[in-house]
Formats: sequence, structure tokens, C-alpha cells
Amino acid sequence: MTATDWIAAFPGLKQLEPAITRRLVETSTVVRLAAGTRIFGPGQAPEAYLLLLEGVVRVQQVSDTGREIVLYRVSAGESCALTTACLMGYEEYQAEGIAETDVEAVAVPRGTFDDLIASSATFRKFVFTAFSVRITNLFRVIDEVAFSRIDVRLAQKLLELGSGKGHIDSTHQQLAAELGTAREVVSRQLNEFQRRGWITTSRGAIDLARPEALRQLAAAP
Amino acid sequence: MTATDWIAAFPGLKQLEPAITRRLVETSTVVRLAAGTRIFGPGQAPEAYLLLLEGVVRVQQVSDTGREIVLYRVSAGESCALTTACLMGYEEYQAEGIAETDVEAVAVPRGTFDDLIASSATFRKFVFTAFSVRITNLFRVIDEVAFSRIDVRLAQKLLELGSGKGHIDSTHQQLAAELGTAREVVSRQLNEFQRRGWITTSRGAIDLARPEALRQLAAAP
DNA sequence: TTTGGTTTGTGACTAGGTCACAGACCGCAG
DNA sequence: CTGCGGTCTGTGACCTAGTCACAAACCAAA
Repeated sequence: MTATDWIAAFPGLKQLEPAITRRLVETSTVVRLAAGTRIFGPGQAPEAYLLLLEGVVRVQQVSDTGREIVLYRVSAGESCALTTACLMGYEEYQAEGIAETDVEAVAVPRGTFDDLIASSATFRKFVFTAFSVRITNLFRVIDEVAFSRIDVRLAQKLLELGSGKGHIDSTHQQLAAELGTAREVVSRQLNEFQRRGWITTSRGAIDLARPEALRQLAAAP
Repeated sequence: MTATDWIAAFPGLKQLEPAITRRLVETSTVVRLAAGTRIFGPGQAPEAYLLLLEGVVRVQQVSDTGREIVLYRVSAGESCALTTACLMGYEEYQAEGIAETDVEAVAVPRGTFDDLIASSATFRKFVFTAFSVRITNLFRVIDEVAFSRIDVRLAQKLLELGSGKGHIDSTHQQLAAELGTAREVVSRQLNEFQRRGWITTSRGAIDLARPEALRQLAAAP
């Protein structure tokens, strides 16, 4: 990945006007962050607009009582859109962003970001679409936390995390943090799933034995 | 309120460049909506950027099971920021906006909004700050729904709704929708508050007898 | 093989959401 | 004024989920 061709990784940016593209490429830098790095958090404002080339960033919230909940994830090809709102609005961010894997990203400085927003309708569309997706997503999170049963939510999360390989490397505690619930609750639900033969568990890992059964539960009203 | 002086109602817009101000005033229209009007909702995309001059818009979500939760309110002097994200990103909105009182607002057409974003740093700042505030707020909602006790949340809500006059005109059902919980739960908590002498209740109304007691509960960890 | 940290299991209890239904209250038509 | 229908509130029984305390299992490094 050289400094000049990363634009190709973002479908929404391919249509950018040539002069704009040059400005973007010239002033941005490609940064690498090790897994586990805290990218932003309360009292730690982000100072650049991030476009992810590789890896995953997890955005989560920690309550006063120490319980956690995952708000959303940013993957390759996406931007840290909400971070930007706070970047632009100078508000303090309540959530924190953690590099879940090694991350490679383009850091667009504040000034360039502002210029791009001003001068390119394509870039505006790109940024606002990203916003839009995240916000719709947040609304879904609120809906689920407030109104969905925990077994349904856990089934959904298992399918989401184990998509494809049918295997998940997470502790019960980590799954609880995903859902914003308590570890014991996850343990009990997993036991129930295992009793029904839907999954098999071992320390720090889960295998989906009957994903279709989970899918049926996940689709419950 | 004439068509030319409403800008004064928005502190963030006072610094706008004169040419921009003219453009904004000339292409926007002041609209009036009766209390109860549904301004936007699922399958009903907003087609203008709204700046509230008078009244309150309630943005809420209705779950499949019919339960509701209030996400936030937009008051005079504020903008329907999140709506705009969806307006710009062309995403379908999951939530709905209801005029809670009679509402007077400036409707800025999509084209003008786009022009303003492009040409005025002041307007950008205004819009992004509004975003920022809303998102921070949404994060707080998620935190409270996921981790706060219902008695604490109800006490907070009573104080919020009864600010000043110490009187609230809401049914238990409406309060439940504010918090995303069930009516019975609210009824029981209100009975408990009344038993302690903190409030007095009557059909469709609540009076705060000892707000300082509620405040103490609301501040609980 | 011991030791210490991490992960998981479990029982007892509390908080809160669900269900079913009863009664209270209110405005209004007769 | 008196019923009447609709809305609002109260309540008990029950279920789900979160909390607390503690034990057991597992793993890795000393």
C-alpha cells in the first residue's frame, strides 16, 4: 500500500475531483497502530479524521460501575464518522475507540478535512453517508438494549462474531461487554445453548454447531 | 417573527457572512406545524433541514412490540441535526419526529443546505456542533438504558420534565415511553415516591413535593 | 508441581418486565 | 343527574435478567 493508491480502498472516494485527490493524498499520512491501542477516549480528543485501510476499531462505552457495552465497529473501507462530528464540534467524546486488531489507517488532518468538506460534493456525500449509517446503527443498539431479550441478542452476536468460520474466540466476559450485560447472564445462556446442542464451548472459545438454530432464535420477534 | 430576522434566534448563525445570510433567508421558508404532527418517520424521509424557532420536537423510536423510547428533544434555537445526516446520506430513518407543541421552524431546502455547508465555515461549525451534542446525548441514553436503575432514571426524568414549576402533565404510560420501560413499572415507582412523600399524584399529573429528595436519588451512582 | 491469575459454574436473592384483570376517573349523551 | 364507554391507574402472580458471593476448573510460568 503506497501513499498514492489508498484512495482505491474507498469506493465513495473514487469519484473525487483530481485536484481534491491530490490535496488529500499530499497532506494525509498513513498510520499504523498496534492491536489494543486506545485511539481516542474521554479526555483524549481525536485530532484527525481516520479512514481505515486495514483492521478493525471497536468503539465502546464504559459505565461508572465498570460495565461495558460495544457501540459499533469500524472496519477497513469505513471512516470513523462519529469521531469526526466531535472533532468538528469540539465536543468531548464519551466513548472510547480501541484498535481491535493491528490497524492501518489514513489520518486526514483537521484542516484538510475542512477544505475537502468545503470543496467537494463527493467528499461531503461520503462523510454524511458514513454518519447516516452509524446513527441508524446506534438507534438499533438502543432499541435492542431497551427491548430485546438477552437470549435473542446473544444468538445474534454469536452469529455476527462467528460469521463464516463458525468459531469465536471470546471469553464470556467479553461477550457480556458486547451486549452490555453481566458475565453470569452470558454464562447461563451459553450453557442453555450448549444443552440444546447449538454450540460447544471451551475456555475462551465457542463453536457454532447448529447456526441455523441460532438464526431462528435471532430472528424471533 | 418576519422572514428576515429569524437568524437572530440562532447564536451560531449570527457570524454568518452577509452574502450567505441573504442566500439562506431568501431560499428558506418559515413553516408552522400543529402539535401532534408527525414531521418525519420510517418511510417518510425529511426533505429539508429544520431550524426550530418555537416549540419542541420529540424524536422517539417505536419497537416491534409497540413499546416506545424517547431519544431526544429538539427545542427552539436548535436544529434537527441527525435528521440532516440522514437527509444528506439518503439513509432511511428508523426514528420518528413528532411536534410536541405547536412548532414554528425554518425549512432550509437540501440545495441551500449543501451550498451553505460548502461555502461557510461558520455554518459548518454550527451544523457539526449540533451533531456533536446529539451524539454525545445518544451515548448517554445508551448508557442509562443499559446500566442505570429505573428509580434513578425516573427521578431524573421527573426533575427534567418538571423543571421550574414542579408540576408535570403526563400519564404513567407517557413516562414509561420516555424511559423505554413498562407502564406498570412506572406506576409502582411513582407509588413508592409518593409513599415517601416526594411527590403527589393525580390522574395525568404529578407534583414534585420534595425535588431535593428526587435530586439526591437522581445523583446516585 | 506449585502457584497465581484468569475463566467459568452456581445458588440465593433482588430488580424489573409481563400478563391478566379490576377498579377509578372523566367527559358526555340522554 | 345518571349511565356509558374510554382512558388511566392499581395489583398480584409470574418470569427474565442482573447482583452478590464464592467455589471450582483451567492455564502458564516459576
